Parts: sequence; structure tokens; C-alpha cells
Amino acid sequence: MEQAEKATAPRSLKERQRQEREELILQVAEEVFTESGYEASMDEIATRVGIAKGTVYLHFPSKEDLVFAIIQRDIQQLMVKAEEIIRSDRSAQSKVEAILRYMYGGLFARRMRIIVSLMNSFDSPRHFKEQGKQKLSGLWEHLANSISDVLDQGKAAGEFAQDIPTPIMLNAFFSCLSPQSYVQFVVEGKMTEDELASYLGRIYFQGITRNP
Amino acid sequence: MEQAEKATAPRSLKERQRQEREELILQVAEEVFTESGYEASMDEIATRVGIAKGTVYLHFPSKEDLVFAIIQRDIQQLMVKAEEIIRSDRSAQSKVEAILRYMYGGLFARRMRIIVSLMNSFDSPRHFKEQGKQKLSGLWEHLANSISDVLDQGKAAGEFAQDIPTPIMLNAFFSCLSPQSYVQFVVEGKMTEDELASYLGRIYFQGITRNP
Amino acid sequence: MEQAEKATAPRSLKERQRQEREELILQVAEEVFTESGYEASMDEIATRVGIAKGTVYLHFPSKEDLVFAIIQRDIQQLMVKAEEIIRSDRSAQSKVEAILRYMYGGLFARRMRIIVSLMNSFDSPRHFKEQGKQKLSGLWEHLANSISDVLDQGKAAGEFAQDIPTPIMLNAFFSCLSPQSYVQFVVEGKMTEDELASYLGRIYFQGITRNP
Amino acid sequence: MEQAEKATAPRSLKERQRQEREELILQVAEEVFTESGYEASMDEIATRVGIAKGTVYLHFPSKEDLVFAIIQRDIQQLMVKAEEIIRSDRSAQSKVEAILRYMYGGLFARRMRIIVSLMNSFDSPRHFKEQGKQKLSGLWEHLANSISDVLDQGKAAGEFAQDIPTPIMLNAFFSCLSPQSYVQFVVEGKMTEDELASYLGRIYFQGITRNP
DNA sequence: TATGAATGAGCTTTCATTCAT
DNA sequence: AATGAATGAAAGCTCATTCAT
Repeated sequence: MEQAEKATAPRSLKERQRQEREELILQVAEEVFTESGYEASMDEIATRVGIAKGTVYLHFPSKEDLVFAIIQRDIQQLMVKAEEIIRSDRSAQSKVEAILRYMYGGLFARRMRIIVSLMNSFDSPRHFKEQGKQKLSGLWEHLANSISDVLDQGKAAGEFAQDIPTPIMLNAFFSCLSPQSYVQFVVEGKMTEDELASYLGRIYFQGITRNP
Repeated sequence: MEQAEKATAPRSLKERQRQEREELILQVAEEVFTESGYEASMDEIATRVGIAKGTVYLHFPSKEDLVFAIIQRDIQQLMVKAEEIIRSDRSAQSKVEAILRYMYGGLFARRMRIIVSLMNSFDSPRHFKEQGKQKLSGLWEHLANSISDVLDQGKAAGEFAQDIPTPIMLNAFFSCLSPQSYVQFVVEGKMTEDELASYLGRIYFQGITRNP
Repeated sequence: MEQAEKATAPRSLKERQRQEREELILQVAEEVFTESGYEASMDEIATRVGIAKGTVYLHFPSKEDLVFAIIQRDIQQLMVKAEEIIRSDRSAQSKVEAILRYMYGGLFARRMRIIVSLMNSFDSPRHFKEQGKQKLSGLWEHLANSISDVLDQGKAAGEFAQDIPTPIMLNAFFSCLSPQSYVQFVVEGKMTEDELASYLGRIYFQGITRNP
Repeated sequence: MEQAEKATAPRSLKERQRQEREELILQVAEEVFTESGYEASMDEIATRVGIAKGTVYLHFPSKEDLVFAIIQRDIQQLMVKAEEIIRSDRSAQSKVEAILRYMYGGLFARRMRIIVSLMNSFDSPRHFKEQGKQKLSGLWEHLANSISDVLDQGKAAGEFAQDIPTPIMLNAFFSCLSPQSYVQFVVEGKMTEDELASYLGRIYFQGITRNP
């Protein structure tokens, strides 16, 4: 076992460096796409990572693949957290609220912007191959199903209105925050991300008409 | 007033033709942008209008201006309707609901998609000059103020929760429907636009927890 | 008839200009490809035509198409002449000799170089779509069949050796002159193209062993 | 001489390994160029040799040099055989025929393709420095001179036609087989390389008109 | 010595914009 | 006023070459 460790050590070093760089590219690219949308150029991404354009292509064989990787990573991260919450022992409403807080509050809020923005780009037949779209749809559907299940459980338990179709509830859940609003409220400093998430939860669960 | 009409009369014919063509360009361009996003080419727009590319530029000095004009027209149309509703004599909630139904139901729903999609493109420093963004922000703010006023009136009248900041309420109002959902529900035929708008109103006002 | 002429006149002008330019592009591109092979850049071609790169793409939607057009034009020109010769009333040997003189002598010799060079590039799976290759193969085969027919007629008439397979004869016919030799003999001025063609015919028909 | 051997002996082992590897690179690169033409990438060559790209550059300082080395090796191999044949005691025609059989028949035929194809690439000013071209021209000329001598001897002996300039005879000799034909006849299995070479010799010496 | 990650010039192609007709 | 051919900057991507390990 020690031998194995030694044997893989030299590989490990290079491999770790490689993964670190890949992670760096993903982070910077995510930023750049957040600022400029899908039209951000590979040149700008490379420049801001501080590497040559060709190096980006060593890690991601096309721009499409880079975008995939970013969205995939983000959705998976969201999914891990969501499923952890779902497995926990609490009411459906509490679960949904916790996921909502994770999505729109804290560190992840920023990422929701780029997910939404890039996934909108996927509607364009211009840039993406059907194959890629389907891979992504699959990922998204998995997440949507998990949350739908919780919503259904809440309905069964009488926590949620039974006459609203679950897909509509799900859409409202994902639509709580438009990218513009994020800028307006958080970037301009009027409110923390967590305060914002609280209000969104309040509206989502109780609407704007009920006084506390 | 009559004089003004007469004065413009000789020009009127040509002027009217000009405006009709401009309107046609706007309509077709809106369609094309809806299908392909901001990256739709001026070539395709011109071709589908049935005029030469150069002619488009006689009406709109740049692609940016064309996009502006589309969003502007849409927001103004929305504003006209919104203010008509606001002037009517009814409760704040009823007003907000009517506006929401107009935005997400009926004929206008389709336009919300392109407004949101194109306004997202405006975040990109790539295509838009600061000046253009500000003109648009102005327009948007005007609409936002009108609706904020109604929300504030509702708060004052005890119809709406007083502890939720109005900007948050406003954001939720504009975020009710994500473009993807529109496709999912309406285009794929699971629901009419008006049914969808009803559910959105239900969630917006009462949240997902209150059974009817 | 005069009316028709008048009616088409305005179109004709533009159309003629367009065709003249297209012809110019083909001529220059042919030169450039002759010098640099398929790897010649579109930039260089455009520069030497004296137009912008984009303009080339108005006439030929891709580099592949440009190359097609050149080869196609050349083969067709050769075919027209070849078929004219074939239709004439003379012996098979005289026909083959006339075609050979046309190919390797006079104005066309220069073109044989680029045809051969570019068609070699077509073997590369790198640049060409199967579809394109087949279109071209079709053209080439048509020419090859015409000449094969004459060779067969010559065999039947006892003019040509009956034990040499026609395809071999055909290949030797097309291989008479390697590009390098063209440069060596003609470009370097040791011999006119027509003298060269004469000698090639002599070898092709009688071999190098028979004294006159 | 013994000293020299001893002196290089300790180096010999490494040196031999080095030369074996160099030979391996040349063989594989020749294959790859045969398949893909000059545009074959250094990456593919290295991968197929089973070494790193950098290692190729330890042996050949540039792609140009690698191509040189391949052509050089092939021409030299051809030259060795040609001179062996030339030194033998037989008629000029027999010598020329033997060389032709060696070139277009048996194992060497495949190489003629790549020699011709790569030498065509040398016309391109894009990839090759004047200096390189001249080195190659020198080699080629040496071979050409050897064969020209035989042709001249044949002329003097009355074996070959005296009115055909030797350079023309030489060109026809090297042009007998175009790459396309090789594919057509041999790769597609209609004929062995040796049969093909026989027919080419037949045409070269006696033309297509003489029945046996 | 051998490696292969990194580089960046250079390629083909697109498209907003201009302007002579 | 209307046209659409022409433009050329800028995009995504490739690959010969270098160099730290």
C-alpha cells in the first residue's frame, strides 16, 4: 500500500496540478461568462486565467464543452446539497426553504445567475449540439425530480396547496430571482444575499398578502 | 391641433409608410430574436422582413438600437396597459393581479420572454454602450415605479405584507416566469397562458402553502 | 427579343460584374494554389485578388467549395475540348494525340499541375467531405470514360496494343508529365510547352526505344 | 579503422539505440505522411511511434527536417539500388527496366507515392526554406544524373531513340505512375505492384501502339 | 535524456456596418 | 430611398515549437 502510494505520488503531483489548473479555468470562465454571457471570447477567458488560449483547449476540447463543464459542476454541487437536505429529517416546507436559502443565499446565489444565463443560451440552436443539450437536460431533470418529490410530499402532508400543479410550484421555485434583481439588491449593497433569500422564501410560501 | 394635422398631412403618406415599415421590422425582428437570441443576424432579420439589410439600417442605426427599440416598444406597451389598470378604481391586489395576468397570460406572455432574454444580454459590456443601458434602465424604472406605487398603496391599505420591502415584492413580481417554463408549459401544450398566469398569481399572492 | 434584352440588361450588368469577379477570383486562386498548394490561405488569395477576405466568401461559401470550383472548371474545360476532339473524324491515335497535346501543350498545361496537385489533396480525409469528393470523382470519371472509349476503339482497330489493360493506358496518359518536370522544362525556358507535348506523345505512342 | 571502432564502442550502445529510434521515427512518419500528406501532425507521428512529441524534436529539429530526412533516406535507398543495377553488366534498356521495376514494383512502390507527394509540397514557399530545397534538389539531381547516364549510354548504343532529349526521357521515367493510379490499381486489388510495373515498362519502352 | 504541458501565430469563417449605385 | 456587395475586425480552433521538469 505504501508502495502504491509512492508509485502514484509522482503522478499525483502532476495530476493534482492539472486538476488545480482545470479548476482555476472553470472558476475564471464562470466569472467571465457571468459578466459577458456566452459570447465571452475564449481569448478573454485565457487572458484572465493568465494562460494561453491553446492551454484552455488542452483541458476543454471546445467552448461548448467548457460551458457544459461549468453548468454541470454547478448543478451537481447544487444537487449534492439539495439531496443532503432532502435526506434530513424535517418537514417538506423546511426542506424546500433550506434549498431555497442555499440557492439564493450565501455563496451559491452568484452561480444561479450563470446557470440560468448559460442555460438560456442553450435554447439557441446556433452553438450547441443536440447531444450536449440532452446531457444537460438530464442533469437538470434529475434535480427537478428531487425537488418535485419534496413538493409532492408536502402536498400529501397538507403542507402545500394541493390544487397547484407541482411543475408550476417547481417553476416558481426556480424563478424566484431574476439575474437583474440580484445585481440590483446585492451587488448594489442594499441587502445581504441571505436577507434576500429570506424574503424570497417568505413570498414563496406565504405570498405577499399575509402579514406576519 | 388641426393645424398640426394639416401641416404633417403632405408628409403623412410617406411618413405613414415609413412607420408601417418600421413597425414591420420591429415585429419580425422580435420574432427572430425570440427564436435565436441576441445573436440572430441582421441578415436573417432583413431577409425575413423582405427588405435589404441596408434598409434596416435606415431605420435603426445599429443592431443595438434595433434591440433597444424592441424592448422599448414592449415595455411601453406594457406600461400603457399597466397605467390604465392602475388608474382604474379597484383594490391594489386586484390591480397587481390584472397586470400580472396581462404580463404572463394572453398575447403578451410571449413578449416577456424576449424582453427578459434581451435585457440579460444588456449585462454584457460587449455589445452595449453605457448610454444605451441607461436609456433602457430609465424606461424600466418608470414601469417599476408605477408598480411599486401600487404595491405601496396595497401595503398602506393592509392588503400586502408590510414587512417585505417593496423592491423585493417587485422583483418577485417580475421573476414569476422563467423563459424555460414558458416553453415547458405553454409551447408544449400542457396549459394555456391564462391558466398559467392564474397559478402564478395564486402563488404570488398567497404562496404555495395556503390551501384554497 | 429586343425587349428581353432590355429587360435583362440591368440585371445583366450586375450579373456580368459578379461573374467577372468570380472568374477573377477563380483565376487568382488557381495561381495561388498552384504556387502554394491547398494550404494557401484565404487571406493570401483575397489579397492578391485585391478584395477583402469576406468577399471571397460571398462567391464561394468555403475554401473547399472554392477548390471544387477551380477543379471543376478545369476538368470541364478539358472535357469540352476532349469531347470535341473525340467527335471529330480521325483515327483513335490521332484523337488521343490531340487530347494529349491539349493537356500538356499550349495554355492548358499549366492547369494540369493544379488539377493534379489539388486532387491529391483530396485524398486527405482532413479537408474534404465525402460528398465533395464524390462530386469530383464523378466529373473525373466522366472524362476518364470518354478517353477510355477512344483507347478501346484504338485497340479494336488494331492501332493500340491489345494486351495492355485500358486503365493502365489511361493512367499512363494522365501521368505523362509530373509537375516538377513542367517547371524544369517550361518555366526554366528550355522548351516550349508544345515541343514538350510532342515528345510526350512520341514516348506515349512509340516508347523510348523506337528510332524514327 | 580499428581505433575508430574502439573509440566509438562505448558510445556505440547508446548511439545504436539512438539510431534505431531515429529509424523507427522515420518509418512511422513515412507511413503517417503517406496517409495524411504533409499536413499530418507531429502529435500523431509521435503518438504512433510511441514516444513524446519532444523526443521527435531531439532527433529532427523541425518538421521540415523530418520530411527532408524521409525523402533523403528514400532517395538514397533508391540510389543505392539504382547504382547497383547500373554497375551490373547488361544492356541500358535492361538497366532502366530493372530500376523501373524497383521503383514501381515490389516494396518500393509505396514509397514513390510519398516521395512524389512530399516533393510536391516543397514547391510551397510556405513550409520550406530555400536552403532545404536546394539540399533536396542536389540529392534528386544526383539520382537523375545516374539515370540520365544510362539513358545516354542506351542512346549511344542505339537502344533508345536519339532524337528524344534525355531530360524528357528522364521525366517520363519518373512520371510513369501517378499516386491516384497506384491506389486505383494496387490498393483496390486489381493488380499486383509487379504486374503494374511490367505494363509501365512495356509502355515506357515500346509505347502503347506496338502489339507484342 | 525524455517528456508533454504550454505557447501563440495563424487558419477558416462570420457578421455588423458602410456606401456606391 | 432602397439596395446588397464589399469590408475587415474578431471569433473558435489547430499545431509546430519550446522548455521546465
